[in-house]
Amino acid sequence: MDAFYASAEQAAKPSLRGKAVVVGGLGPRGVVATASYEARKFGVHSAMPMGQARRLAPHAAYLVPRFRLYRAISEQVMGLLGALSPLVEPLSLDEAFVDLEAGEAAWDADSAEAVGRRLRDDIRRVTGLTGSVGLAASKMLAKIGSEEAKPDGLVLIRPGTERALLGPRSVRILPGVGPATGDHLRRAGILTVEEIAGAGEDEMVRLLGKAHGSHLYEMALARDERPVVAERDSKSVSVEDTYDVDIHDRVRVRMEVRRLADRCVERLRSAERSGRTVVLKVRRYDFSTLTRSETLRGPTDDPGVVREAAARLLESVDTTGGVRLLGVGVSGLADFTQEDLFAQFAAAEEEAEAAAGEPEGTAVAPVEAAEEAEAEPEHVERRWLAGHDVRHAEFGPGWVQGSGLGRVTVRFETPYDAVRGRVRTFRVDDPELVPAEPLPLVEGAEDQVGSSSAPAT
DNA sequence: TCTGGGGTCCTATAACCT
DNA sequence: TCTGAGGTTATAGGACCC
Repeated sequence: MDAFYASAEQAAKPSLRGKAVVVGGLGPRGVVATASYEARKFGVHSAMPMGQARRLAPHAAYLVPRFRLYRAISEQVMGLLGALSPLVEPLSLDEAFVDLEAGEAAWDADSAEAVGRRLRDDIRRVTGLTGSVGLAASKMLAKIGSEEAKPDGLVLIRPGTERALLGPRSVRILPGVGPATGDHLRRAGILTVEEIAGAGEDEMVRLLGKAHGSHLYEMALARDERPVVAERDSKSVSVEDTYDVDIHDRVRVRMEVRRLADRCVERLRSAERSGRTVVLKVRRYDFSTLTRSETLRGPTDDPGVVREAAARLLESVDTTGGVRLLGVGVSGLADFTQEDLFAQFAAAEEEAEAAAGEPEGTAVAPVEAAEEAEAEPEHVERRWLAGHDVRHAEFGPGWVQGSGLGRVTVRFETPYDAVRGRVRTFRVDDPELVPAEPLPLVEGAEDQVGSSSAPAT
């Protein structure tokens, strides 16, 4: 999908169509997730700090991501892909490999091209958004093709033309070559793909190590036999938060780690997995990042066990100077939640301890603490996040354009409006105004997706 | 207003086992 | 019992991707 998050927002909000839109974190430490093509003209791009983006494009619309909406669109698109082949390998919400041969949807370049064109039409019809298609004999080349095709295009790389196409290009177009590897190669005088091929495998291995070196050499020769793999199980689950200001207070750090552990376990459980290795991540004030991990005797999905492991790991980390990010993850995932004797032991111990009276220092019992963490500070203003959908009793559906100083500004429009809607401002605690679910981008789109599992015509 | 959040894979080293 | 080779695991860090 092209500039996926930004395009989805433009489709949902007629007043933003044709305008610079930037989706990302809006806090003081936010970064750009996606910039619309209009915003890219100002030099805004993914991973750029928001502050910099605002300086480059002060008049752009700045929105927080709405993953529920993007997930819904993603499911529609993946549904279309699934109709082409059983072998669909999603890379992210907005990208996937499809093995067209395995689905007998195509057998040569020309039939593949026809499928690609039809797919692009279907995506536009069902989601209202544009997607780009790269067609080639391998995953690497299909990926490169789709990058070339953006926005709103289709690129077919015919068998036999691969080397000629790759040769003169920068090493950076090869997947797996980022800034670090790119620099490394540049210092060795290697700038283009054909220079990698010319250097030879031994030299690449010497420069980059065994796995990376020979892999890259193969890629440079346009050799890539990796199969399209459907449904890969995830191997880890993690949550992390970057704080608007560094945390110095050790007690607060401990509290945050515990909350993160709980959130991590929630995610673990909803995925019906358990894990054996608990990982703590700390990014310090100076952006130096360190991780500490501990492997348990068996997999667990017990919040108490993960919390305690994370707390133990924290004790081995020096946080003087402050931390900007904390994270808790679990890896070594097992498919099922086995009877966890270790967890039961810990729980029993915790209970015994509570019965024996408070150990000094650790103030609150777990349950109370959890509630305290969840509870809203009593007089909190409802948070109206820029870009989120709302509904007003009188004016109907709209979205938050901005809020501050006790006011919230709403633009009343829906994806189906041809013209931009009106703007009105309310008090943040206006009872008439409530948060709402995103509307589908295309009216009745859900039905269309459900019924088009055999791609029409 | 410097630098998110969720992942994957690879490497190096140490410890431990056979 | 000593020594060495080689494998497996645990741990930490880093590059990369969207």
